[in-house]
Amino acid sequence: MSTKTSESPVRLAAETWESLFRAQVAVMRRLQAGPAFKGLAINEYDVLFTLSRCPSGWLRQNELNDHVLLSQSSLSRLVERLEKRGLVERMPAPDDGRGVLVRLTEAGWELQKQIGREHVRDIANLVGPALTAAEQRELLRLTEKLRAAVAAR
Amino acid sequence: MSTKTSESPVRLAAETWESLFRAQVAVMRRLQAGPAFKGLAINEYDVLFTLSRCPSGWLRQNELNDHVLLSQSSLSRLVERLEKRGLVERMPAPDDGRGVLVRLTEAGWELQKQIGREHVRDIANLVGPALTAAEQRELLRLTEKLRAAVAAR
DNA sequence: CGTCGATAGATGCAAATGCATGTATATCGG
DNA sequence: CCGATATACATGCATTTGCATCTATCGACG
Repeated sequence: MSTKTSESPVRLAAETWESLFRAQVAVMRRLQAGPAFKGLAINEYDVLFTLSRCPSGWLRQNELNDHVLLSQSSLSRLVERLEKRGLVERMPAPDDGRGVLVRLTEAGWELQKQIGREHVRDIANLVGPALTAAEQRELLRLTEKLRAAVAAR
Repeated sequence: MSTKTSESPVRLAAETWESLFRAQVAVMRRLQAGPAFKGLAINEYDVLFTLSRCPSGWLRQNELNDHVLLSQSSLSRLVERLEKRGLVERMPAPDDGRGVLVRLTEAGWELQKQIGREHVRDIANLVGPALTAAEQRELLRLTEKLRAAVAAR
């Protein structure tokens, strides 16, 4: 908790990451426990969510892979499972014979919206009381900056 | 990126969490790819790290579970694996017949220190260039506050 | 064009994970 | 002290994951 003034840059970076990671674990633990994830794993919801945010609807499977913390093969099978459950559909990429495009089905949209609502409510109940609005905005800014810098190179 | 001024509290909280989560995924993806985690999964290192931070050396298995994003049964088997590899040792809790205490062996200490060094270097290379020292301190403060608030209730 | 290295995705297989449950101990109310 | 309920950890089993590898296509270059 104490903010030491004479910390080495390396140590500061490590402690910052450590703290970010622990916060993520703590929040995620609560979210997973909630009723929103009864029949859908967190990674599965994450895929539905990412697809729901995609403007064109279709998304390449390898681009999906950048958003989710899963190996390529695991994502391949996860999408396969979602397809079997009728939540997404796949089609060969028109401009690249190796690629596959994925998008939500109507059922997938419905489920994402339904779970999303509960999920957002749970998040608000966890994060809302923990930080002021100004602090949340600052946290949003800093994590976005970090993500952009890390993804860039 | 744009900081909308007229956001609902619920939406702000959701976007903050979303951003925090994505940043964590982006950083973790890079860290996992590094050579530091060749023979040790991230969760396994996490356990070694947590044990290395424990003042008394011994830590109850259920307390370990609070730090790691794993089910109780998975942690039980993870510790079992680490024990088989000679990195930790277990003993029955003296004050609670149900409990188990865990601590690092000498080999576990060595491995944690070795991997920890590489790990810290990787983190510094990722986070250091992304945020100023002041920003890192602020991010550290906010995530610590968030973690404490979430863990509290 | 034909070859070669790189990339996208799928698949076999062993390992890791979670859920449900089992066993043992602790704690609480009479 | 006794029974009921809760907690800590382990285990059986089905599912999920990752690594290594395979197939097919892409892109570059002679």
